[in-house]
Amino acid sequence: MKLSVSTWNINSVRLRIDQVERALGEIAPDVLCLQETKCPDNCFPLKALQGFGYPHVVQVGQKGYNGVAILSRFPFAKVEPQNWCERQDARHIAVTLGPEAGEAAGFEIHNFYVPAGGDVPDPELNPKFKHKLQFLAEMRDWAGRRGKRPTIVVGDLNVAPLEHDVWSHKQLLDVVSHTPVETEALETLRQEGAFIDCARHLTPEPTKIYTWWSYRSPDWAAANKGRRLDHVWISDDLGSTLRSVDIHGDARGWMRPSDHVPVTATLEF
DNA sequence: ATGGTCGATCTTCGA
Repeated sequence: MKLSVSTWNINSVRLRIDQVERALGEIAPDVLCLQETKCPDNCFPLKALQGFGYPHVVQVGQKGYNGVAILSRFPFAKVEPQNWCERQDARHIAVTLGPEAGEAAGFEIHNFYVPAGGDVPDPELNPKFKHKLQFLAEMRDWAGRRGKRPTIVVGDLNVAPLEHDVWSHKQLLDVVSHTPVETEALETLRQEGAFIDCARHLTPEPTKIYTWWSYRSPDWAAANKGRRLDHVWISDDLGSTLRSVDIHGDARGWMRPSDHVPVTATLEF
């Protein structure tokens, strides 16, 4: 059987509900993980999402900021949102797939929205950057302690870890998302958690891969100054099952797009 | 060193 999992920072699920429908129709993943739903719980468009063919939907939200959701064709055996950095920030939700998922039953799927970290890459001067580093440190703890269940980690991790995950390694070394303290933290936690970076497993460097293009670039497609901020990782026990990774770059060209595009990994076992 | 553009919200903050 195959299992496909997509991740997408939607930057307001209410504003872009039609684009969620379109993406689900075109990609047809088994599971879609959304970040930045920007939606308080009592406004979450649950019925609309279920109507797109994904009856199993869980989310944590808050007013105006953050928010993560998981949509699935399969039921969940367990749902575990988790708080990080002693805040109730709606930056993580995890599910365990139920027996209806067949050979994927018992798989854990973790959906993260890592803090962006503000503009100044100095934790002493910028509390947002300090928060980001603390969040990554807590993820490292979590990765090192996690159980041995087959696990998929996805999300907007807000770090472009490798040289060719950004349009200019040199010019972005001092830019939040690509500073050495962040890239080393993300790579360390990934390795300690024994996770495979799916996109890079199939498309090694020096091929450039981007999943995000700033709104501030007037001609984003021609300039192509992107960064790879959105990731799909699988635990190493799933390594032999990875079949493909798709970066749905065309979604950046849709009307009133998110600044991030969907990323989909397909496993087969 | 700064601006550029978005989205949610309540005139500014976070990205």
